[in-house]
Amino acid sequence: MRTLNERSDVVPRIAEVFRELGYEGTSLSQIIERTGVGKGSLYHFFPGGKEEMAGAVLADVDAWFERHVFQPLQDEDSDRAIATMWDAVNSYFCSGGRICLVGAFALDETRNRFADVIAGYFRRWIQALTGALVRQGWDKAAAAATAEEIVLGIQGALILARALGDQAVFSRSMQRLQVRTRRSSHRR
Amino acid sequence: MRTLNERSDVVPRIAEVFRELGYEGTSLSQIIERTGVGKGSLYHFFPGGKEEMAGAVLADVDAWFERHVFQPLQDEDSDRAIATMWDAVNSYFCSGGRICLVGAFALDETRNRFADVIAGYFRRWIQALTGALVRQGWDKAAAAATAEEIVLGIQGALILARALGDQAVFSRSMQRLQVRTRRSSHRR
DNA sequence: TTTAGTTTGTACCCAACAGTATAGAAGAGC
DNA sequence: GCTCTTCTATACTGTTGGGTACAAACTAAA
Repeated sequence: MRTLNERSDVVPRIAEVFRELGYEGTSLSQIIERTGVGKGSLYHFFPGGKEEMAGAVLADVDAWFERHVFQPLQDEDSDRAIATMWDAVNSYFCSGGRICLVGAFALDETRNRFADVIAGYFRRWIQALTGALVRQGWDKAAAAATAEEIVLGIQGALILARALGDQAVFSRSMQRLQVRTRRSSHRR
Repeated sequence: MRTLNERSDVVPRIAEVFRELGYEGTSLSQIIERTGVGKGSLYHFFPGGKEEMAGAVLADVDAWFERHVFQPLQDEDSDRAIATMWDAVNSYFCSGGRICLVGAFALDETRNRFADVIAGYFRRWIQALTGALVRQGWDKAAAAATAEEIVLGIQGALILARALGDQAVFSRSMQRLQVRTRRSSHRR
């Protein structure tokens, strides 16, 4: 039986704290309180302190998307790939009840600490989605533009749903965006 | 000649600090340093401290949009109204170089402090834009859906532009969104 | 020029902050 | 059971956080 913590199962718990409070709004004491992991363990796993914790969290999120969204987008059959993405997005963001950590970090001064990871995450997403659309028969420019609009639309929907305190806004937006990735949408 | 400060000309300077650093990331010392206003003056104008400062900043932003975007949207001739909105949005957000304070506040725990103002800002914007589209001949449901997509698209574009460190993303997105508010777009 | 009201600088408060040191507990391999 | 490594709790440090107190400086109106 495993009673002690491992770094890998602490990361997602810390992620949730950063997601709710933001990088600057998250204090060590909050992390300790909400995760139940003591300060000793925390600094054992992350000698670099808060910044290293946030870095690990970002890397974890990035890896999750790489595995469940970006890779499928470039490997699977294009129809299936895009369907997988929409499923993943809907469940990951809990139908709008959860925000995008990477997007949140992009907005304030925190961006400068993690500029590369943040930019990489979005670039990769857009690139992978563009590829899937091209394989579906879209011309390259239209695919790139649409991919950008989809990714940006998801971020906007998360903001708006949270701002209005209404998850339905997110669901509605996902449906409208989803329609635009249908096989037929590139000829209109 | 005026050498002393007035509350009204201090607010926009504080706004810029909150915009760059976020609510939690902004410390009193940062405000003092970046605005050049001393702690004495600050607490004289805002006895409620940091929270009152942020409240004043939000009210100021809201008032600006009310005057330059929302009112025009519901008063002016619909074509003109929408054109005014796009001009205002482009210049206000400095072509993507500046983020939306209200959107940023919506993402973390800060939302809970200012939930009403934040929700009100977006509700009002969507409502005013919906009205203008209806006056342009759109049917009500389509107008509401499009207004939501436009507002959310602007927020998403701000996130993405900042995440990628590329203002061109914002300009591109604004052009694509703008096309959708053209008089002809509601019949496709 | 006095006076009343507004604005400002400075010194101070305590709580919370990130981070350190270290001793001890728990688990794995032998 | 012994030992080496990994993990954890606790007490402690210096710094910065938001906020207060108040006296001095400034301005406008009489």
